[in-house]
Amino acid sequence: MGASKAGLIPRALAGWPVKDDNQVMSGHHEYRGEALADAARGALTRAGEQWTEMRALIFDALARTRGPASAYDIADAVSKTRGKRVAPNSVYRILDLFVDNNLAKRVETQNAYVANAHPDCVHDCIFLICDDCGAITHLDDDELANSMRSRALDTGFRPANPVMEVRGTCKSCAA
Amino acid sequence: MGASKAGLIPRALAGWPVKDDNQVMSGHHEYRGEALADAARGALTRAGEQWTEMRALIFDALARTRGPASAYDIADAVSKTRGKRVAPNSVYRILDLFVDNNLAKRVETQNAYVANAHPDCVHDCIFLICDDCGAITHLDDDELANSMRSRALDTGFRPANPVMEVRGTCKSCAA
DNA sequence: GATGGCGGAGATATAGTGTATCATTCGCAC
DNA sequence: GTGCGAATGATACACTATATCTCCGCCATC
Repeated sequence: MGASKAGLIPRALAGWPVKDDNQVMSGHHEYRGEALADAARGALTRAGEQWTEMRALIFDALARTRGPASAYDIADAVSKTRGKRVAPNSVYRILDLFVDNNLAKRVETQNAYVANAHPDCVHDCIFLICDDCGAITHLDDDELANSMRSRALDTGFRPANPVMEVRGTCKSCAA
Repeated sequence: MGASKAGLIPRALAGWPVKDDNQVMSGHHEYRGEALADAARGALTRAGEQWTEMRALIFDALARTRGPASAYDIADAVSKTRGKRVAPNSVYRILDLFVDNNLAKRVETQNAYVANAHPDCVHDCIFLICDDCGAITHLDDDELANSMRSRALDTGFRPANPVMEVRGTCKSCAA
């Protein structure tokens, strides 16, 4: 869909910190709760974008949600918390902005989004998605990601945005 | 629809399937054209499923398409070739059957499907998807796939279906 | 040949996801 | 104040996916 279809502008080509050999950088810190919102605001403003009331509300809704949230889920949640309807397209606009600026990640196999726990640094992330309970685990494995990029480069393909998502059963559901 | 909706280059210009020189698979064979349909029919019937007229038409439409085809693309194509409308839900039913039996693969980031060039053997496959022209290259790299499965297992997650898709720019579009 | 079960396909409706377009509001520079 | 641009609102629409019920053809059985 959407972000991936018309929003086809490869992120790495849109100015993400990707090294010359097309391998992303590493080293990072994870945030939670209020600190996460602060980190997100900082990252967005440093990118020259505004941190508006609406954006704060949407980021908050995203960060509160355990597991992935669809744009429509977020629209409903924010509509409720502020007492006035938010149209889904407004949510999409802001989610796209978040994804472009590394504040959020899109989960392709779920048509959904998750907040990025470390907006400061860029990784090709791996999602482990439980088909039973819907829980999502977010891994960063630069070695694996770089293997995938290398593999693509070997064929002459210039990788921009690797998607690595594993459907299966999480630890607690498998027990 | 995937590529067509985004106003990308028509699929006819995209090179699919692409057999890459560095693709090393033991004991598997890729099929094309009539032989591919035969292989698909064989695989499906061996699984105890019927190879009906409708299924043959849909597989043919899928195999003819260069690049990914959405269920609606296929519904249109088959409707045209047989002169009678095929409802999308019928197409979905059959595509699901194909995916379950390894005759086709779903491209998650495109909401689309591609025929599997070697229905006889199962791999976790990797798609390289060109954001410019829509072309899809299908790699099988068991080593990489197994690394990803191992990485998931390390965390206690039981992997079932790894999705590995790389968005970027293909060799000819990058040139 | 009639009957009944079963799988495949058709028809229709609806839910869920994503985009396009234009209007409105608001803050800010001039 | 005026004008401009960014952000959001409102609306409509397109695309993707599923649910449900019906109908048809096949075939085993009687």
